[in-house]
Amino acid sequence: MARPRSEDKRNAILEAATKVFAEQGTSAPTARIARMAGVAEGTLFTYFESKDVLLNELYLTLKSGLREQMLEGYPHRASARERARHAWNGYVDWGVAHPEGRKVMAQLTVSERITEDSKTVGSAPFGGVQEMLREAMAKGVLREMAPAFVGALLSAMAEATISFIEREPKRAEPYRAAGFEAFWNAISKS
Amino acid sequence: MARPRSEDKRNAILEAATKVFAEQGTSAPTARIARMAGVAEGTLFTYFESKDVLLNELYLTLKSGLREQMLEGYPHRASARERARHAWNGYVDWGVAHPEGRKVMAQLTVSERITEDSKTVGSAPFGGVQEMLREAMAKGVLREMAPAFVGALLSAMAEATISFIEREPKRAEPYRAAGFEAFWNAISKS
Amino acid sequence: MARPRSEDKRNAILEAATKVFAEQGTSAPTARIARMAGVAEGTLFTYFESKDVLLNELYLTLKSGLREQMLEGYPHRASARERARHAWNGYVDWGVAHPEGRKVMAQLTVSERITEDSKTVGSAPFGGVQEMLREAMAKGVLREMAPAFVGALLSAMAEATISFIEREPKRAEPYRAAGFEAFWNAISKS
Amino acid sequence: MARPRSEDKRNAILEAATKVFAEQGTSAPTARIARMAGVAEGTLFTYFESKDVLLNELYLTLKSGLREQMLEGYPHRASARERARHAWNGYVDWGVAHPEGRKVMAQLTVSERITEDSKTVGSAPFGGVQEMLREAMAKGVLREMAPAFVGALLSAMAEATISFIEREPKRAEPYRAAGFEAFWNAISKS
DNA sequence: TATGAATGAGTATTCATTCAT
DNA sequence: GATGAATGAATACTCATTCAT
Repeated sequence: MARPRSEDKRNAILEAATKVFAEQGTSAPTARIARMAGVAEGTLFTYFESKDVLLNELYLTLKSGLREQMLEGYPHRASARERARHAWNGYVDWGVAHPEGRKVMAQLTVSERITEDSKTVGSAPFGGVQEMLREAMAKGVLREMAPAFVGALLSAMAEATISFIEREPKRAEPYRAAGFEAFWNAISKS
Repeated sequence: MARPRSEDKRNAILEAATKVFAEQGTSAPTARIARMAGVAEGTLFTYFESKDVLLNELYLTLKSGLREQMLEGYPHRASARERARHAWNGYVDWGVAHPEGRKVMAQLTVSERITEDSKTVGSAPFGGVQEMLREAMAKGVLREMAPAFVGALLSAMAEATISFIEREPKRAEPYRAAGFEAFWNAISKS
Repeated sequence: MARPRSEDKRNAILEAATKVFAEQGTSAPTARIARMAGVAEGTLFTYFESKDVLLNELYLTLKSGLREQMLEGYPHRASARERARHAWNGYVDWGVAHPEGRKVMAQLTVSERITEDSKTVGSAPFGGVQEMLREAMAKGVLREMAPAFVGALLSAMAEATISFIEREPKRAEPYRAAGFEAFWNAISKS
Repeated sequence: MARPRSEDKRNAILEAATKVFAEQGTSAPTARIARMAGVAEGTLFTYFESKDVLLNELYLTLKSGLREQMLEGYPHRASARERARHAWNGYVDWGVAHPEGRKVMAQLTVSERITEDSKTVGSAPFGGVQEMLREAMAKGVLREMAPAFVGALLSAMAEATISFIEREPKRAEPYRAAGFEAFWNAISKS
């Protein structure tokens, strides 16, 4: 009967946190996040029990946003190469479109405040990507390795690519394309 | 302020900082570092003007240690592939041998407290690596890209490889070897 | 604001407050009291304007409960000694039966948040006790003192007795009896 | 070689705490205590790890001061009655001389923040008091009870006496004397 | 130079109370 | 009236840095 909790407010806090953390690191005060989100200091804690909880939920939210973009329009029936390209482009495009989210995700990934649980959930295989990786690597030099390793290479190489695009936005397309070729060669050639 | 007396103390602080930051993140108190280094709280500040200075010098020290290992015994006259393998192995071996240093370097790399200057110095081309990269990429899919991009791929892929070795130390050699093949295919194949 | 609807709810809050304050002290949050009483946080404030009001009303309620038990079946026509014993037993029995109430009353008695008014009302003479004290002390060493002083001794000695009974419940009766003899000697002997 | 910790400062904090807690209860802010003690907010925590530690140490300090006064000039060879009178007077005089300390001690005695350990140490028998109580009660109505119970009666009755002296300081002596007679009768008469 | 006590700005979190539903 | 989300002042404690010894 009382005022219901607002999903909007929760999202506003998450977005504000992304901005603030991107600017000042995860040691930025919760008060600043609250102000930027347009809520009172105390309100932040009705949506997130503690700063650590906020950090973990933000991490999962960012990971989830990235996945969504990788899966959006995923061509399940195309060749492994085309599916790989789709996933690659999704990753790179997400990173380019969300520089703050990417920065924060990078910080959270190496933070001691993200629990093992969050990391596990955040890195779990998803959609058809796992399967695509398996197909792609089947005859390549990595054929003996775990798909997760190939997935890690995808992330690592995409990150490197994004950071170069950020420095030279005008060459975004060449970087994205060349990065993909490098990735594809890395995992599929023998 | 003149050069501080004891180079030993300076190193002790740097080592202590590595351990403490690896355990608790870079927000760990300087007092704890001082204690672990066996010096008084105030003494830390005669060796490093401020915590930020310590952070930056630690970053450069770590980067420098990594380079040393990549260059140690570098086969300047061998084939590009062999030189690449040497650099790759140097990176991976350093990471495996210095898990704390690697963890801290990862944190510092994404920290707002590391200055642009430090990042530039820390990522500058060195030894014969730049040249090796140029040769290796000459005919590959990355031929149009900057060598720095290829260097970034080396780091990124080596990091991914190290983190998998950390999870499965017994398969260190397969990971290191397969990782290198993937890297080599990524940059040299067309 | 008119009289709140439910006397039951008011009592539930008072009881919950007793439990919670006994466990955590009077600095326990009102939210916890509300939860234990089975009402919403805000509802508590329709029954008690503020936490201070709650504290004061609880104090008076507890005092009142104690009095009731001291007066229940009070033998107005018996000897002073018997009347004194009745009052004494009433006090001790109440304390033993209501350990939480006793604990909270002790805290409130020394709290700055209980007003002078409440203290006055809570310590006012009542029933035939005042008169009994007067008779009992008439020939004793305290004959020159105020009855209130004797009343204070009764409370003090009964409290001490109760706390020993709490530690050794099996010797409740000896403690209660010996305590009364000590009290009676204290006030009646010359 | 650095500035040594100052016993004076520690005492200043303890005294300030006594004043502030007497005025506002133990929920008074540590910042106010620090200010009143003339030290920085943080300094309080170099002398007392936490507010709870301060509370416990203050409790023990107050108890210890009370004991000192009870034992000062204690007539070990006098009659039990004279020794009892000395202890009684010591208690009452301490209470009258330290109204703030007494008030705070009363609050701490019923506080959940005082550990069992502190309570045990603070109530341990001391000097020749225990022995005196034993002698005095040997033939009285309490002969079967523990000396600790008699000690508790002494405290309880002395407290009641002090509080009446506080209301009527001019009748301090009569109250003190009559209170003692009452106490003596309570424990020694059969 | 080395030490560690002193400083006080900074911060996560709590909580009585208000008020939209 | 009942609910519980919203508020923001209040507060214990931390910590980089300074400075007396």
